[in-house]
Amino acid sequence: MNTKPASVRSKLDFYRLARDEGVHLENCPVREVIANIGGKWNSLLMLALAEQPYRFGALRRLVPDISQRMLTQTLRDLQRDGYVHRAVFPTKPPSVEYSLTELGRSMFDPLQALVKWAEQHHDAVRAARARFDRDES
Amino acid sequence: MNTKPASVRSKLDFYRLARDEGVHLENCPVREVIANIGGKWNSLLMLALAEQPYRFGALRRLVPDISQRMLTQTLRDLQRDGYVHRAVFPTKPPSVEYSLTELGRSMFDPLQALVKWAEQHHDAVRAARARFDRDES
DNA sequence: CGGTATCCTCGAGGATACTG
DNA sequence: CAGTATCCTCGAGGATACCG
Repeated sequence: MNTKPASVRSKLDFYRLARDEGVHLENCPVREVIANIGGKWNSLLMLALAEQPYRFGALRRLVPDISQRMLTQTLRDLQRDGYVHRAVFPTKPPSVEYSLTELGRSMFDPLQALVKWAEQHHDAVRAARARFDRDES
Repeated sequence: MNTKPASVRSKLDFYRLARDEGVHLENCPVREVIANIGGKWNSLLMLALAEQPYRFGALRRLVPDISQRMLTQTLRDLQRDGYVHRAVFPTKPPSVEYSLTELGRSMFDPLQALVKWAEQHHDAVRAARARFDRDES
């Protein structure tokens, strides 16, 4: 049965386990989360909603280069995974407010750490990139 | 000129500044980094190489469901951004060892935080997902 | 062993128009 | 205001074959 020892050794095992047991490692827990910050707009919207709750239109203005379609869809994805709460107020015309849930806030912490790293090291990355591009020319 | 105050207020400003000044926010520092963990294999390979250095073939065996093409390409992307070092040993046949650079290790720290979060909360995410799918049916 | 080169698929994401 | 609905593009990523 190719059985694994009960103790999970390395971080990689989370991927490996998923591969061994799942259809196509679609149910790998790490991938599930990483996929949701990897999208083009997911992390950006998390960043925005971590600031404060926003209404749909406000988010559009905050991020003018997102298409309406992707805004709707990304918000629904985030809501589906429990990161975002969607509150509908029956005003006329209706207004909808999006906010982070507790789960969303807790996942925002490590996400923010990554963002801070990016802010602090993006020049090093750009330098490395320039060096690489020059050397291989 | 729609000039911004010198002080950057919120995290979102890193996106906003990129949008205002760049062609299409391709040069946004946050996006640069996030894009490199967002790929299908990037974070997985970072995870593997954080464990220990690996040779090309060893990485293939570690992650059997990656295509050779994507392994090569993802490694080159990571190398280009300065996360990964590629050491060629002129043995016969040649062997190539990939390892994390200092920059790579420093970016692995926040990445690992995210992975840990995923390990700890993936059941909450799955529950939220199931609830959402049931309620909207 | 550690890659390139080629071809192909498929889905993320954009543009535009319409709606309760 | 806050979305759907439709159509379309384009590039990430897979499969296969070849190479020094």
